[in-house]
Amino acid sequence: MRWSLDDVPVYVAVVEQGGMTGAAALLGRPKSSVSTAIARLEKALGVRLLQRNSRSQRITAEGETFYRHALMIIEQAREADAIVAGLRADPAGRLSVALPPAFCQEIVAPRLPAFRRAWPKIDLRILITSHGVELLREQVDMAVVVGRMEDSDLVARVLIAGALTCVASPDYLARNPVADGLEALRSHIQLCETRYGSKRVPVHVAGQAATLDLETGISHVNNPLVVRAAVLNGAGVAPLPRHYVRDQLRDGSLVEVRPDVTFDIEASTLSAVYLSRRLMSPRTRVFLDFLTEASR
Amino acid sequence: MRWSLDDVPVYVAVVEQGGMTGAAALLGRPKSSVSTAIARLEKALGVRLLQRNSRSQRITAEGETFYRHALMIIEQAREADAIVAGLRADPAGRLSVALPPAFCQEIVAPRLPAFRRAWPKIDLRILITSHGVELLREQVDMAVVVGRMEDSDLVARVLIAGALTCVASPDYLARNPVADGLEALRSHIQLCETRYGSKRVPVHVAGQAATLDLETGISHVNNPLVVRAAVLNGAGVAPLPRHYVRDQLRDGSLVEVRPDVTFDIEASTLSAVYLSRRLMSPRTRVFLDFLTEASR
DNA sequence: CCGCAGCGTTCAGTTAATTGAACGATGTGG
DNA sequence: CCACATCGTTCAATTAACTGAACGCTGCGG
Repeated sequence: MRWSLDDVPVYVAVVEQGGMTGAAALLGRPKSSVSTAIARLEKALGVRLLQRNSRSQRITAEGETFYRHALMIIEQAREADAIVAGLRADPAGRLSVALPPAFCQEIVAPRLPAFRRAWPKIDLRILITSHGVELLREQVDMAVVVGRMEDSDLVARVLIAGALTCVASPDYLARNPVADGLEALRSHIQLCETRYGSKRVPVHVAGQAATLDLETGISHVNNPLVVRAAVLNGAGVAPLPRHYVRDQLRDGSLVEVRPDVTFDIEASTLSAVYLSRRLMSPRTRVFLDFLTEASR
Repeated sequence: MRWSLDDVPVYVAVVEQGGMTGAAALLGRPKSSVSTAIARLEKALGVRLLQRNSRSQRITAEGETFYRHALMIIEQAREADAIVAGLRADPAGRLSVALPPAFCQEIVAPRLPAFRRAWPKIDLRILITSHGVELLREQVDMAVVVGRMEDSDLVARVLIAGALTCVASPDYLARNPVADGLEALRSHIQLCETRYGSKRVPVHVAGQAATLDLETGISHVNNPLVVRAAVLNGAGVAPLPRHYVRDQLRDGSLVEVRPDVTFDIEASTLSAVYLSRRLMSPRTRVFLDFLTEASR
């Protein structure tokens, strides 16, 4: 990357104003600076961005492509700026958020003291519910939901896009070895989270597509932590979102079973949903940032 | 935004190298430049990014936050750079892609001549299938799939996150006015795409959550364009992805019915899926870019 | 058909940023 | 416990970038 990032906003201004003079006026800098910046950018990229005469200006195909990416760079920069500006403003006030039970307990709760310490002036109100989106318009500023439901004027940001993995306790496995084959794996599954406990769950076994019946003869509960607790106590094998078993896999209280079986569904995706990206209060910003960091 | 984008890579280098001297060595610039850049960035942001003595260096909470966003800015810049570098390399060779039937016909096909003109040396092979992901590892370089299935080492990029909307032909509506209420709407729906034709489809009516039965007594077909053709010829009301009825809504051959009913499902999301973001050939890059532009 | 308004480029003077060496500070190994 | 190695900062000399006026070009209206 041999080009200067500072030339990117200049280029965007030129494209959007349809000319260097307009861009110069917008940026409040002499047009010669704009001209130099564009020339430098083109030289560094090795591509003609704008086909320009002294009177007409049209964007080239390469310029169009670069413009789209330039917009995304600037969008990211603006977001970074808004975040830091929010941090400086010392966020305060009431912030209501809706969180799903398992996410709140596992991911948010352990980090809540740190959040309180960082932003003591934020009066945080957590509402534990699995149907947070419905409360968005009236009662809460932000909701974390399972899945990626992206709706009209709502903005969704994926927090965790983790995959499912089959786990069991070591002593269960010692007593009940799991043989090869999908049917053998299936026979060890006693309990499953409701959300992905359907009749035909698409999976891949060593690259080969197949389906797994997680409905017939299996108990269901709508909380992955309950499933985890059961499996920890020897309730066979169960598919669980990887981010809810990370600690257990590390300390050895759970082990992965048949890692060659990968699930194609996105049952464990968690998104933060809020109303508008633009008019976001500093406190909502820092909380979204907190969630992003907590979900890493 | 009063800070310079060019200082962002410097900051990232300092964080990752754990010090200014290391960052200076990495960037191949004098350490005084690095020191100045960090000081300037901190001043412009109005925030302390790094708490540093002459021998120890620890990142502040604000610095951590800014670092995450800085990474994203640089990621975007790198992608832009790679794209342009790909364009310069004059992409050539065989490129196999898997596309779903409706997407190929409606979005890709009309723009195919433009793609051929832009990249005559790319030998494009399109495979029309609804199960493109399964072919990813062996037969195709990229697959467009309905939904957002994001799996392990696959990278998915959302092309269209359009919502569903209920449409009908104007003359059908003239002969059969649609009354208020969800049940009234329901009675006009004769045909529905298979994917979202389930028993309990979550919807919102003027902000109120409800469900709609799109299974009982409704015909189904796994191609939204067939549904559209039927509706154009007077087959009642049907929910369709907005991007497949955009032209018809504009020219008046279809009209929106009950726009106060919004669907919460993401049936019409289309993603491009490929294996690795890093080792992407120029031809795959330009095709992804082409898809992104075509989907706008 | 031509003059002019307005565009992007060029260039020399000016200003700001960059730089390498010197400096003070600090943790560590002997 | 202290000397040293190493780190980040500072500062003046250097260098590169920026700027504003002048220039040349072009398309449009008269």
